[in-house]
Amino acid sequence: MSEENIYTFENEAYRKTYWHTCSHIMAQAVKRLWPEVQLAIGPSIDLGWYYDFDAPFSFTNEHLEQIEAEMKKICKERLHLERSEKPREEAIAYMESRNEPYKVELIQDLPADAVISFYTQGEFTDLCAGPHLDSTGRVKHNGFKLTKACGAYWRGDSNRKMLQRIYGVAFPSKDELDAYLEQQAEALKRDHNKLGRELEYFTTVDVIGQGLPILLPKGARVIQKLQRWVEDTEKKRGYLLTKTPYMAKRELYKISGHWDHYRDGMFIMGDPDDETKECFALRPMTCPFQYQVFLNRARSYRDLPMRLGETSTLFRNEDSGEMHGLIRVRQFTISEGHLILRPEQLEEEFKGCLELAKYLLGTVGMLENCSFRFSQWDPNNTAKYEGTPEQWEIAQSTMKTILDDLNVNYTVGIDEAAFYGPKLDIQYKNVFGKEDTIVTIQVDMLLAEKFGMEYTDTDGQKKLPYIIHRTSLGCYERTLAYLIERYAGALPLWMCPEQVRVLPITDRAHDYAAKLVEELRGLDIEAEGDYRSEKLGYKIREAQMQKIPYMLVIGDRDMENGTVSVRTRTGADLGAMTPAEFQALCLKQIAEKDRSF
RNA sequence: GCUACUGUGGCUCAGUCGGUAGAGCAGCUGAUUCGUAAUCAGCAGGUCGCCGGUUCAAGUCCGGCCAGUAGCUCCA
Repeated sequence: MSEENIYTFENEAYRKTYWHTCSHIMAQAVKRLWPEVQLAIGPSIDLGWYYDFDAPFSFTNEHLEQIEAEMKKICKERLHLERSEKPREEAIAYMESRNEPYKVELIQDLPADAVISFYTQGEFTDLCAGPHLDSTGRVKHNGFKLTKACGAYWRGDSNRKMLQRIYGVAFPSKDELDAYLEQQAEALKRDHNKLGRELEYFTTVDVIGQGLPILLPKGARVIQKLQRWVEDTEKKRGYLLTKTPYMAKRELYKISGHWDHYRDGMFIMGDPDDETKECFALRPMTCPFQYQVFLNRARSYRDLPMRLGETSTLFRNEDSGEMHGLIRVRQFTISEGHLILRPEQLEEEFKGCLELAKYLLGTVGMLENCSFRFSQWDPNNTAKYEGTPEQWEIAQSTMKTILDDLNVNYTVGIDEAAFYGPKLDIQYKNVFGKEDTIVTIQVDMLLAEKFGMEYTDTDGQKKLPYIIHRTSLGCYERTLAYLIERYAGALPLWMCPEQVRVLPITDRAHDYAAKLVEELRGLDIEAEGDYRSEKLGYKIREAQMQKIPYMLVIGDRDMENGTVSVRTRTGADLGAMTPAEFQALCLKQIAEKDRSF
């Protein structure tokens, strides 16, 4: 990077420094307004910053406005930021004297010989490693905005006190801030939780319960199309389809380890602690069910790799605060699968899983916004995991080799692994910027042994297979949610529940329109006719708002000429063409899974 | 589960210091047959999320529960 553009927002280090200084300005403003508020931490984040406070009252929007006003003053005061250092004990005493217990705790957790630095701006001093801008005057007083206040646990630990977090964003100019806020407002219009309900893809009902969405006919149809496509695609790649039960006795989950590691997450029927009676649980995953397919008879190396696929409905008793639209629910259906392998087949099969996921995500148009996370265990938190450190070391190093060989550009997520093995998680962000896993590919070297799954190898020896747990298009509800957001409700033609709407202008055109609808349906093109005695503009407006890809306007002219007048949901008028021409156009786009429609 | 906010007919919202609900769109009926984003008229539709409390009186105040939203924690 050249000398002259170091101090710009294009430079991530500068950007983060700028936001970090903003967090100090915000903390200073809060302390000026309410000296009794205690400070926790205030880092910069991917976009902006936050600061956590312990306040005896709740921050409201009015408070945020007050804080913003005070921050503007601090910017205009052009306070110099001065770095200083203190020895550990002195630093602790200093923060104790200022009644900042959270800061004291932070310092106490630092190594005894750590250099403890502080930054001072005017009357405000904060514990901070830096770096910072040299003056509060560098922050544009009209270029920032406090975006929200919410709760956040001290040190991210749900057993500790919940503090209040205030988030902010800042840009080098008001114009850029306004542009960002405008863009955010636009993004929220795509929110699947709003659009998906408006467009009647899904709904929820109080009496059914949280996290249990009703897929309305449109949503159900889209998911059906996706499922058929995924199942057919997997079939071509050598997957064997299974259908396994939605529930099992507690003993199954004891073998798999879910009873120990996942019991709170399951819906249990019966008294789980009464060993004298049967107790069932709805399945939170498919693994131990699908393993029974392998266990059905003695297996040899000739059976491997065995690729099992299932469109699998799962039930997870998520905490009440976790549910979100179609993205986080208590009952969902995933494109589940398990590959049972000889160890030497691991890399090839892992590659196949990744390629399949990339193909599917690419086809629906989501791949370009995905990121990859190599989810590993936490060696300092082994209680959460099955297996020995040696086993984890082997699984993770093998997986790392595979990922590197495949040139996967990933980040590492510590303590994100499954309890039985490391994962490659394909992540996707919703309109709020919140990231969730859409597809996961997991390496499991542990569970085969627990289930007594073995195969006879070429040398006649019984051996334990490796298992890959994977999804191909992930959870259909979640995928639908992301698709609605990705396309702002205007899904690609091939997956649309209604692809064509025929709009007769007058009653005279009804029969002709009905015939066109029949012909289209005969070609597996999903068409509906709008025969109401409304004006054309009214029918178009409605079809437009429902994001129907094609509208066929049918009037006297078309009947005379034997044509259809084609209009798209983008507002384009494709003019008149013969029904055959339109059908060919439509079929081509459907067959190609054309994403421009 | 935690913090904060929200909950009025299918949807979007109004409802003033507590005095027992109002609009637009959608729906239904009728008229209209009109070529590229809203034709006109009429009708119908709500135990104000649920339960309890305060009060002469509660959509308006208080409590509990349910549901929705953002974030935290957890997670596909």
